[in-house]
Amino acid sequence: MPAPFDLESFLPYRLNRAAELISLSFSKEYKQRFQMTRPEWRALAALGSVGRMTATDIGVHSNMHKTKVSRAVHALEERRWLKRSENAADRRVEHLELTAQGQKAYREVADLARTYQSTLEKALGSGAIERIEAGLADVEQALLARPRKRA
Amino acid sequence: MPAPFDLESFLPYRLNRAAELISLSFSKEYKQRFQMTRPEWRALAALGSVGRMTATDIGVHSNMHKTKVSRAVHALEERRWLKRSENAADRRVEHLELTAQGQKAYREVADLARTYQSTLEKALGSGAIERIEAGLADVEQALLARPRKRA
DNA sequence: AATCGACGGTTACACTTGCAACCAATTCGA
DNA sequence: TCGAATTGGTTGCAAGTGTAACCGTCGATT
Repeated sequence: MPAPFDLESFLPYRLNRAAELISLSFSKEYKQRFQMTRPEWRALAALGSVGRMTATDIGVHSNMHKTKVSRAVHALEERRWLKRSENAADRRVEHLELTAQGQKAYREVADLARTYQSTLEKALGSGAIERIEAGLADVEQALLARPRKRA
Repeated sequence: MPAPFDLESFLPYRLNRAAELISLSFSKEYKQRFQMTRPEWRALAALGSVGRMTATDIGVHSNMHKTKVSRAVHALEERRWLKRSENAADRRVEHLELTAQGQKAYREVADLARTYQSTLEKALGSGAIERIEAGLADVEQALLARPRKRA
């Protein structure tokens, strides 16, 4: 007899449901205020917190598909929130970094994020978020270390 | 000076990244094997594990938008994996349940899921998944209890 | 019983997304 | 050293998605 299958305790399902919920909840905080899509916010956040990066770097860092990154970067560029600079050594890549306006926007959204998380932390109790994130790190590491379908 | 903002420890970001990663990884297991989309798999899983439900039930259970459910159900129906039955007492609702073929498919995919999760569990150590899921449950509860802007 | 609002479910439309094909620049290999 | 394979990045297209508007049914109020 096969072991019972309980969807409620199937990790991909649970992770997705929680991620969707929290993501939607937080996106409301910036969507109407900055007219920013989720990929845009992610790219902005990556650039703001890491500094100068290439498009590929952003994709790896935030696990976004490269076309998504490409479009988000394009949108941020049109807003004059980031500028590209050529790399003389390898002219395929373009280094990206935030303009002054972009950094200002980043600070504002980062502020929103800090507030959001600290409210959540208050509701969950201290250390709860760290524990979850430690667990997530383990999951990611396991998945990346043992890719089920190479490359 | 504002507190520093570290994207790496921002929960919505981390949750999304992990969810995307695991979801993609698992979907590879069934997508090409069953030509099934994610909403279809979710609806199938809900019906298979809970039993007879209405479309609305499925949406609540798996946190899917009703149009997504509608389309997934339609697709499953065309495959003859589920059948609808009228409710004489209320002709708006339609009870949905899996056909024999649908149950067979469900068993196969559930099997895949079990295997997937047990492999993961082995890599993570016993209890790790339960701990993460307990944390996720807390997060969901906090978000649903204190909706920042939600009907 | 006629009306109004709510509800289950579907659909039209516009927007977003991923895949694959592509371009240009670089590296590899015989 | 020249061509093939690889890489960073963009784009055309088809498929997926959410919003809003809709249809038919139900329940309550009158």
